[in-house]
Amino acid sequence: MNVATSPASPEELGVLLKGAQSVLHLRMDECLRPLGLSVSQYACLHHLHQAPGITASDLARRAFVSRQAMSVLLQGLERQGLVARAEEQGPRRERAMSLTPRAEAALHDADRAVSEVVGRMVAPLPQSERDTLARLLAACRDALLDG
Amino acid sequence: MNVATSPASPEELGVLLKGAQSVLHLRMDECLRPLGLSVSQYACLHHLHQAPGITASDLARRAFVSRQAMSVLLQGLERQGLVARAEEQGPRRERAMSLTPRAEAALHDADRAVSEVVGRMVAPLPQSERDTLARLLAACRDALLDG
DNA sequence: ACGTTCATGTCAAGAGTTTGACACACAGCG
DNA sequence: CGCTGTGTGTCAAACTCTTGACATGAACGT
Repeated sequence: MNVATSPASPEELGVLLKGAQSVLHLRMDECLRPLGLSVSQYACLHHLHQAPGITASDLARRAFVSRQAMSVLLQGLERQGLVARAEEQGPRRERAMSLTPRAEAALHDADRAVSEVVGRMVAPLPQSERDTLARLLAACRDALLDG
Repeated sequence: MNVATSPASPEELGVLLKGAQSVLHLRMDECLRPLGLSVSQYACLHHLHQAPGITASDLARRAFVSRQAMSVLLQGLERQGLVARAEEQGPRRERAMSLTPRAEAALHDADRAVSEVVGRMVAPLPQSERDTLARLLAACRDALLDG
């Protein structure tokens, strides 16, 4: 069965994408849980680090979750003393979120752990193909972003 | 900040993977909902079509969800008359699942809709790069599967 | 033959997420 | 100025998925 696997059929591409993302999510959870972080929490801190002072709604959009889910996520991180919300609210009732110094340190450790996992994932691939993979994924994402 | 974006940093690759998969999931949901199917239900039917007579547990592994989640998913599909479970149980208390003719027809329509979405996703990419993407994703998945 | 081990299927409880709804705040336009 | 539209933040309910646990059935080793 499966006489011709070479030509990637459209549906299989989606299955491959979900498969790779699911396994990565699994392995990330395994290495982040000992650090006291869930994958969602790590993603939240990561996006907040690379775009400081962002709002909760914008953060939710970048993480592809609803505002409500990001809100409860941020409440948990705030209880842990990892994020802080500005007291005064900005132009559109928005309140800027920021990472605490403790979060920067925790994120540093988490980034190392995640890098190790991703490094294991792309271990069999040469650097040129890793760059190709990143370029192709970005192209796929952007092709469906405004639709 | 971010002086050199060309070399894909490990964490960004994970973000790209999740981003592409999330947007694809979103667009698939938009085109499958009118057909009365959720993305999870479609994935279940898809895996069941390409491996008929499979068990619920194996189906759960292929879809990267727990047995329990797949169980409730199958109960819903059974209520809709899309899947049927064998009455007699096999070697290890297992009961083979199968698609009904009505499901085959529904899956045909769903596959067309999904193919259209995936086609839109890979539209800017030549065929050679689509094959490359499939190969790289499979390599990443397999590299983390047994860890 | 017997006990151990493993895998399936299922129940119950918990966590995480989505959907729908509302109040509030600013921008744009009559 | 007032009205509409858009965006943010938040509450509540519904849904989905996960985790933990248990009973059943078959394979394996002794």
